[in-house]
Amino acid sequence: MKWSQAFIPTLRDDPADAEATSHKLLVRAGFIRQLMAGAYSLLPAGMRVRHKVIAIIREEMDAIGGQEFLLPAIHPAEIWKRSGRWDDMGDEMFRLKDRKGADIALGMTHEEIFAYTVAELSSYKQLPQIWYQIQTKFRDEPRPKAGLLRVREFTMKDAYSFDVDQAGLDAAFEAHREAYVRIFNRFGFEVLQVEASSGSMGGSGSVEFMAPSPIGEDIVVTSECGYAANIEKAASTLAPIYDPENDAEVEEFATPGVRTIADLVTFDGGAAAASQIKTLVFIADEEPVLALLRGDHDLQEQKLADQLGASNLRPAEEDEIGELLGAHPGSLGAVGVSDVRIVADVGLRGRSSMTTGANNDDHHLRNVSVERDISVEEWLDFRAVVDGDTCTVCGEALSLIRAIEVGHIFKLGTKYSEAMDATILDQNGKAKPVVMGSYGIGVERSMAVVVESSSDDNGIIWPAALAPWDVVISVIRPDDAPTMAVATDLYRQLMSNGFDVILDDRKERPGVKFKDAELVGIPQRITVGPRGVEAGNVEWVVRSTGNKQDLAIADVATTVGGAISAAK
RNA sequence: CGGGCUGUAGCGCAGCUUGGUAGCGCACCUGGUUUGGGACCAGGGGGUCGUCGGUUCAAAUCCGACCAGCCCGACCA
Repeated sequence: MKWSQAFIPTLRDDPADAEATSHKLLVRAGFIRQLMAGAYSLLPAGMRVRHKVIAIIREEMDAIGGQEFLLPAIHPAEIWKRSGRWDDMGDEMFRLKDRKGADIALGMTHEEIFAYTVAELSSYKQLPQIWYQIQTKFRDEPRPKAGLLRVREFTMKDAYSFDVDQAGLDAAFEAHREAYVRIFNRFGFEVLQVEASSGSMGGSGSVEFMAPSPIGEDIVVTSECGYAANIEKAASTLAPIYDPENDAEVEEFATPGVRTIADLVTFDGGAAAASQIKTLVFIADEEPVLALLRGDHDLQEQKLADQLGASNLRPAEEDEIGELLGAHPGSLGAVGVSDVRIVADVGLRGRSSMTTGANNDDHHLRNVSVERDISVEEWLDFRAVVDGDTCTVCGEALSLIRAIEVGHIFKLGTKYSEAMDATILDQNGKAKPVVMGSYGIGVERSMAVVVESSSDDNGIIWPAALAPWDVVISVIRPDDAPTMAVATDLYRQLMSNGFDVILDDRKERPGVKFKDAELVGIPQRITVGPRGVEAGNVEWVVRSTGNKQDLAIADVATTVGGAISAAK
């Protein structure tokens, strides 16, 4: 490619409002342009990187026996209704109607469609299978942000495994886990494997691949022993609290104006936060639930949803609460409540001398013994882990770090195969639902994470495996015939050796070419100018280190070519 | 969905308070001088000022509604 003919619109200024480093750099270096909130055009340089990302994914998926498909992005509503997710996905699913008025979904993932496809198999002899695609997904995110990191239309590699039994699924899951480690290694950034909530996917377990980053939107809990979990899933051990002996009767007392835990801490005759019961009202799949936890603890809503087995969980509205408990938030409690499902966090187990709302505005109850006075139906763990909590595995302090989710693998089980009637006959001639797993990688998000983790003040530093071009030949004075002849010759040599080369033959001053080459992040640069050509050499600069050296023109193809091959 | 902010040339912005018919830097075009780290001189092209409505002799500027984008929160595989 000749730079003079390429469309690489680099900018001198940062784009307005771009917060993430990767967003600024990808826009400035001419890789992407925003079309609307959460939708980006990939420009030619961006497409080149995307091709390389996809090629790596494809190699590793093929290496574990994957077969590539391409399924439609538009789906009939019917198929989503069969799994129940037409309703569960809510506003996150783009929906439209065709000319006949039929409901159509834009695919946000393909469990349903692959399960529908696999229903064509009929014998255990045809399993196991690993099927995948690299395809566009649509998700109507309430708040797209940070450039490519959170968008509404994006490319995903999604794979699905189909097995006769759980042991087969376990093997497929491990194969994908290992393939993902290889893929992210080749992308050149660090990932943590963490236990995760399966959310609306369902199934028996899932692992997320998380790239640590200060701009990440996920919080990962890690321990020295290697335990790592998304905060939506993470558990921790609580230091036990021994309340003094107190068999006093529950007593109601007036607390005018007290609305919050903090209010009651400072209220005369109140209680420390750890001796209060926080009473939260949720609607879990239409059913009201009281969720109790210690006053100084925070709720982890996803943990609550998972433990309740609820596919939709939302805080109750104030009028729903009034109808249920007869009081307003700030004075709520579970003492004496019997006709509502009550779940309590394990942090409240065995506690006495607690204070809680009286379900009577501006009144609270003291001397509450949780197990004596409240009809707790289930003890669950839905407290949010905080920095410094104790690891349940090794007992050391847990740390919380921010991270970006680049991959997520799920053991799905038979939820989708049952919904789509995807059964096979086993050795005994008995029909069994196929056991499924699903496995995703965000393509553009991975590109953004690479840039997020590898750049400097001058621009992007692409790893050799993903760079849009392996090497740029910057021609000083392209109007000088001997210089241009040497540059053109090197350009042809390197290309015929299989490298991606861009020849910067623009009629620009040298500084412009150097700045652009660094901004775009091309790993190797060869500078060809009249001065060097006269002496029989060129300058070779490595983007990542800044190391410069002169090379004899005759040695360029082998030396630079060797360096590129070694870096890949 | 709640809170905050922004919309003026391809990009980054000023002008709005105090209404009088639009400007700066970069980019772009032409000519010239330059050319090993974002050159200089001269000339030039490009904007229904987000949209609709209102006030006014007159609106980028004042008022209203709407649309879009960004940030914080809620939400989210």
